Amino acid sequence: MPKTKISYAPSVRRLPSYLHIIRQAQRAGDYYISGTVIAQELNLEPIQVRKDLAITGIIGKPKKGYPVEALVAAIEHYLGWDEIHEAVLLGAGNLGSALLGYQEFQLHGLHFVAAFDTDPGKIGGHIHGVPILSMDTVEQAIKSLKAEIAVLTVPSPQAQATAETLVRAGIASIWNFTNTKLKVADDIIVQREDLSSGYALLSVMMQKVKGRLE
Amino acid sequence: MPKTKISYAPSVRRLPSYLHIIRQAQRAGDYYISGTVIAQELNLEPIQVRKDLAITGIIGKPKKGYPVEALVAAIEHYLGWDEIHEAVLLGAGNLGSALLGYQEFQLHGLHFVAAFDTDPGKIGGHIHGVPILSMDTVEQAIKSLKAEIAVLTVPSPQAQATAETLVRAGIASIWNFTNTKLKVADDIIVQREDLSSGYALLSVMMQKVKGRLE
DNA sequence: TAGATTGTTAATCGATTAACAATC
DNA sequence: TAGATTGTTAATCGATTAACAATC
Repeated sequence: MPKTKISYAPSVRRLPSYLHIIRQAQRAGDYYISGTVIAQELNLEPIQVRKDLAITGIIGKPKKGYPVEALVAAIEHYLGWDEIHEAVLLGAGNLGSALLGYQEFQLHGLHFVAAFDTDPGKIGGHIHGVPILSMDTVEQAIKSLKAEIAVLTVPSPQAQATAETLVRAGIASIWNFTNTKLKVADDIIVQREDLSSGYALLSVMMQKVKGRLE
Repeated sequence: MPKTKISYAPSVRRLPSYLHIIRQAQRAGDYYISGTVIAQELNLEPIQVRKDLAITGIIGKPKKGYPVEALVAAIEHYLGWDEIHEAVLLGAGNLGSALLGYQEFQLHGLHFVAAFDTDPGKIGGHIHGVPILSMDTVEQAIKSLKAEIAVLTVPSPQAQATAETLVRAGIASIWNFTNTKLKVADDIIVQREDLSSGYALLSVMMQKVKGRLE
């Protein structure tokens, strides 16, 4: 089981933005949208948009563009966003709560069936409609809920131990929002989200403008 | 004023992870850390770590590695994280509150001087020690606070209008957490954080494992 | 000393961009 | 029809990886 490497990762990362724009066109009643328009909207090169859209298999019509309906369906299918994915969330703090309530994820098939926390004040209640269970019951609960994805928003020191519990419970994919590099078996899919890396980019841009950096 | 393009962007994105590891070594009392060790810790190739660290200007010692103290300082300086950056946050909802309380940012020189919201129940209070002001006072407040960075966590429909206010108020950099592509002048630095793009990557990895995709 | 690790130079790989014929 | 936009093939660009001499 080699670590899953994605081809066209940069293209895949751009697909959600395309989807967003194309859905807007759909709501506006358009039947076709051109790569040129999408590019303009996102400050990208038209050729890049065309190349990216090619991976979905949809073919456009010269002069008109891509069929909106089919394109939305194709992107969603390519990403697997046309199916429901059961998920649990670990650590219902501020970030965790924000993710539980993030409307867009529901649109993308991500369905939270439960969240876990250690705070007795939260356990037994709901956040954004999702029941909060005790962290002690994680392993059993995940097994019976048959959740596929775990969103990890616990404090960093607990990240590794929690991940190990998740793996024992049969979780296949972990979306890791902690700044801990998880050490798990090769066949577990892990996507790490690092807020600091975006801030690093912003910081360097600021340095450049200030002339402190070339 | 051309849009700021970063050279070595992928390397810059990795620097915060390096910094995290190196700081751990520092706390453990180590004077040197090798690229090999950092690579191991992060599942990267040693050569990649060496190349990345080269941009900070620090030179290592064969056999020992890089001087921890100097390396931490060099990375922080390169990123401008050795200076305080005054920031405001727009939209103190769940995500906004999470960012206000994100400890690590303080370590990186990001200092929230105020947050703005439309909720009368929040205005006048504090979240994670940061005063919440009325959204109506944004322009004046930012001018007098002399904030440099704005973190944008308002609902998407308000994103563009809010950004325009921020620009009028003299904000130089916007860290945009909405899924709206902001249309602002070229000399405004914008870093967009798109949660969906990470989820797209996770989704495609899952598809691959399921054999639904090659 | 022997060997781990560095920095440099070159090779490979993959992503972006360019050019352009095809076509609705 | 004329021209905007597509898909394809080739060129460029930049990032990653390999090879290896230098060295502590």
